[in-house]
Amino acid sequence: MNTWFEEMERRIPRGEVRTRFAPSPTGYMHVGNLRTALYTWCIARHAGGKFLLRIEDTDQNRQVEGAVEVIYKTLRDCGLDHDEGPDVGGPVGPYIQTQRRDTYLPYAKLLVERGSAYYCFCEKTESEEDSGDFSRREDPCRNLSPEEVQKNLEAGMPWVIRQKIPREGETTFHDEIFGDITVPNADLDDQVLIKRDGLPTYNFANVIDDHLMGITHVVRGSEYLSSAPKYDLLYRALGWEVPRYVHCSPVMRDAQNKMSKRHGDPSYEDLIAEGYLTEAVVNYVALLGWSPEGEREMFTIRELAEAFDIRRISKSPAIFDKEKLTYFNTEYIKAMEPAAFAAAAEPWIRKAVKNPALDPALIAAILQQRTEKLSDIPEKLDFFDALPDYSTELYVHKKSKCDQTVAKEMLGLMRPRLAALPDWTEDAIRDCLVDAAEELGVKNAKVMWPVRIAVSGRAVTPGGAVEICHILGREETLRRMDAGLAKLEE
RNA sequence: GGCCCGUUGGUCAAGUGGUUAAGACACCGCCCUUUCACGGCGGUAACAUGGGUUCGAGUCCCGUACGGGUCACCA
Repeated sequence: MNTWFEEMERRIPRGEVRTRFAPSPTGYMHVGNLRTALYTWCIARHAGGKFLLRIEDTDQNRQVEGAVEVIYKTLRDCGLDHDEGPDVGGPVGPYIQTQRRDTYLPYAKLLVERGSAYYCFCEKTESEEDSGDFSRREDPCRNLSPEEVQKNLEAGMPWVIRQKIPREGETTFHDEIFGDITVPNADLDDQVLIKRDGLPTYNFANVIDDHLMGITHVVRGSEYLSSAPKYDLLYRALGWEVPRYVHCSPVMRDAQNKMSKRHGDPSYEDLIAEGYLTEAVVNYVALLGWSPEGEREMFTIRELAEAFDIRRISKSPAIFDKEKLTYFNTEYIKAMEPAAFAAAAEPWIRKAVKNPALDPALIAAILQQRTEKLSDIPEKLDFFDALPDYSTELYVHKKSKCDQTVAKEMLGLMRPRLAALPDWTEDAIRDCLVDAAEELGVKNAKVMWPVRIAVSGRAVTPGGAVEICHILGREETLRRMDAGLAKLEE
């Protein structure tokens, strides 16, 4: 009889797992969002289903330009590819809610006809609504006769459509993580479905779109848990199957507060700018609130999808621990192909090392096994361009049995040997110094320590004496050793 | 405040009535070593609390405390 509704139903894909990430375009992706997107993607991929992207932009007052691009970019970078969305299309589009504005009202009207919603002509009185114990059940519009409604409508009175929650009884819904939850209907308010501007509220658009897009698993933050019974009532009133709910507890900055931009907590982009690797962030975030079977912690995104199991999502909030993220990052850096690391590290190396004669690939090689995050790189390299001023106290090292006197002797002995090397390769330099130590009957450290100090002027360096000499080149190495000797003469 | 949810070491967490209560990060110690790092080995450290149920409770039930969420014409 009503072909429009029937046509909408016909378009819905069935028989496959379909999930969606449905962010509102706020301009950045915080860690909790990223995790939700990841879990949502994993559920779809694990089941061989579809993952869609839908933009929830029904709040006209909060449009942020460029926000959608941030979402696309983040999802793309993280490997969370979507099968349907605003940019790639799909059978149940459009995928931006403001472009679907005409699809919501018919359903709201249907609910009005069925007695599950009503037109409300009350003036917006926020003070009233803010005052604690207002009761939607007392809304005079709840029981307006169809004739009165019609009259108001014709008189051009502004209106909204509210959900008509039963006064009596209780509603039970099921969540995959929290189980069955029952609430008295009296505790539920007659939430607005269609706003005065004609656009749907999140709460309504979500239900309509999830159904119309064939979403089987609704994954979202646990802040929606208390609205879930109202969604159930809506699905039932519309005669629709209720999807599976997966409400995830938040990612916290500490025991009291969620991660938030206001508190200065890092977004995904901030973390990348700080020198964290995407793979490390994704891997770490996956484990915040979900745990795999077994003890493995390192997962590629594909492996996460394969291992993912909704039943292993945690109920309680998880605190974001940067230290552990850093650990993951360190592991990922160590596991990178050297060439890939060199490419990723080069911009950071160049922040500290401007001298074109110094090969960033060689520097990258000594950094890879000792870098926690890329942003740590520049400060480790501050001695390459210019030898810093340093105290001869640095030559004192008990374990290497070294002090200023020893240093002076060693530098004096090594300088001509290094100067005489036919080839300036790492192996040649190492052999030269190690052989010298053997000839002198001293431990390697006694030779290496003063050389490293002389060429770097630093107590702590990435790489040892050999690598640093090699990178600096013979001329600069000898110059710095001479400078060290001169310093020790004083 | 009402309603809903949660609570295992500092952090992430395994655990689904019987375990010496895993593992990881961090921390500490030792070893190795060409400094630092890396690596290896080891260690400190937890079931919020009070009642039940049970032969037996981290696991089940009730209360308490603490924490979170929600109560918008925001999502």
